[in-house]
Amino acid sequence: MGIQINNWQAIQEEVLRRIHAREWSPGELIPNESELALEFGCSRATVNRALQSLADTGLLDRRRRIGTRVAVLPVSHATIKIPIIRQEVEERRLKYSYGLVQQELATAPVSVRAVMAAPKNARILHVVAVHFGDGDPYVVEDRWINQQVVKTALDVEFDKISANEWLLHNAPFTHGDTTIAATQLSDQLAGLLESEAGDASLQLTRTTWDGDLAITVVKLAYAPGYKMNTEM
Amino acid sequence: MGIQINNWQAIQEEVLRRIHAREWSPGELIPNESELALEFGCSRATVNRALQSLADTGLLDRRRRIGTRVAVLPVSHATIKIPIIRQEVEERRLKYSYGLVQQELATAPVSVRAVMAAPKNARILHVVAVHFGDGDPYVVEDRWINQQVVKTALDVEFDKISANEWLLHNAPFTHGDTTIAATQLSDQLAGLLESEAGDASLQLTRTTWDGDLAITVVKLAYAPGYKMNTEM
DNA sequence: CAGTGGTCTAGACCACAGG
DNA sequence: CTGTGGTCTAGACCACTGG
Repeated sequence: MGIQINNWQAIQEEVLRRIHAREWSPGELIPNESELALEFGCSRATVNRALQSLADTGLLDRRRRIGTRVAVLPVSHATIKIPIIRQEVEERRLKYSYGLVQQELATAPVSVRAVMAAPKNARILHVVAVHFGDGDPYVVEDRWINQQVVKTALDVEFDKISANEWLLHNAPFTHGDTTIAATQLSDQLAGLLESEAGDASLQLTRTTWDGDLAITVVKLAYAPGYKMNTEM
Repeated sequence: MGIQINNWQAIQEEVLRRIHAREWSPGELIPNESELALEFGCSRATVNRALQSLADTGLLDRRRRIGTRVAVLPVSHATIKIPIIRQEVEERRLKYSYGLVQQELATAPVSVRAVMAAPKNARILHVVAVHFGDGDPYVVEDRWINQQVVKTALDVEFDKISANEWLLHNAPFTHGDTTIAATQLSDQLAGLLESEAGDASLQLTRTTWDGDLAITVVKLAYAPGYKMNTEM
């Protein structure tokens, strides 16, 4: 018995308040779902909905038979949106433009061949392009495309539409993994980004998969000074 | 009528399969919940659970009265785990150690004073420390702590426990925002990281809030070569 | 074994948005 | 007004796990 709360968002807020006020301390077991349902005057399913949601974000740790604990370390999950580059540029209120640098079949480095399971002498579609914001270089896209998987890619001219955008519309993917690092610009990248060689550049390397087949490997080298933001 | 699927994960997989196989194309309306419930031979609530979950990840776009569409652009949300640094080091199977460089009250830069709403001449707790993995510098933690909010922080000796860890255990927070950038190492940071000035370093700047009060501002400068990984 | 969360069901009503 | 998703309920059974 207690207060009357019967929507799951309000229950979630109340739980958050109690955790934050240390009424329930990290590591501590909180009352079980039935007790909370009684206290809030709602059904157990509603409590479950609220607690599930908090467990998804990592704030609670739930186990059958054991109960629900406040997570000891709030492993914050910051989320990064990875949109189409054109859209990212436009969200920063910059005028978007795009230039193709190179499109050819080439011998890929071993790191790319490995994930694509391609033979040593395979010639793989390689596309290099620069995305601009208000006329200034924004990011260099250096991409290898597995034409075994995306068979129509060979016939596309990537001077009008970027490979980034074309692939999102034409190559369904199931998952991807991304590495974020800081690198010093090579002479070539510095030229494309109109910067100095040696400047620090944020670099994302992403492999996109369709099941166990690698669709594409892309290296994005951002212009010096670029900042990526995320919230939690 | 149709197949018998009565758990929400299986329904989710079937929906994913249809989207991926382009049976349901991007932008297209899919059947409503009642129809799917009938087809799968389960209740509408179960279908709802599956579709809710997909909408959360951005793959579906749901609107009352309108229906459920396959999202046109799969804005992938990659999540980055932000754990305690000690834990991050240990997950990489490195032996963790820690050294305090500096702990003092100092005049903060205007960017820090601004978010903490501190007066111009305020002296704010400043802690600089280095985290090591297998004896090699891993990251430099340069932190300002708002002692107006975390009043006990002034009495803590941050030579045994890092400010990072102490705050997570003692200062409840509601949210935070993080900026990721690549910078060239200053002489001072290069010295602490045992690297060369000018090397590219991944740098995270995070402000952590308790409601509308800034608890702490931290700048993490990672040793050159550090890579951050994320999946989607 | 018992007690916890995980899930499903059937039904109900609400909230929203277009006509 | 109608049709959609959003949510709640009461009850049921299952799945896991420590004793």
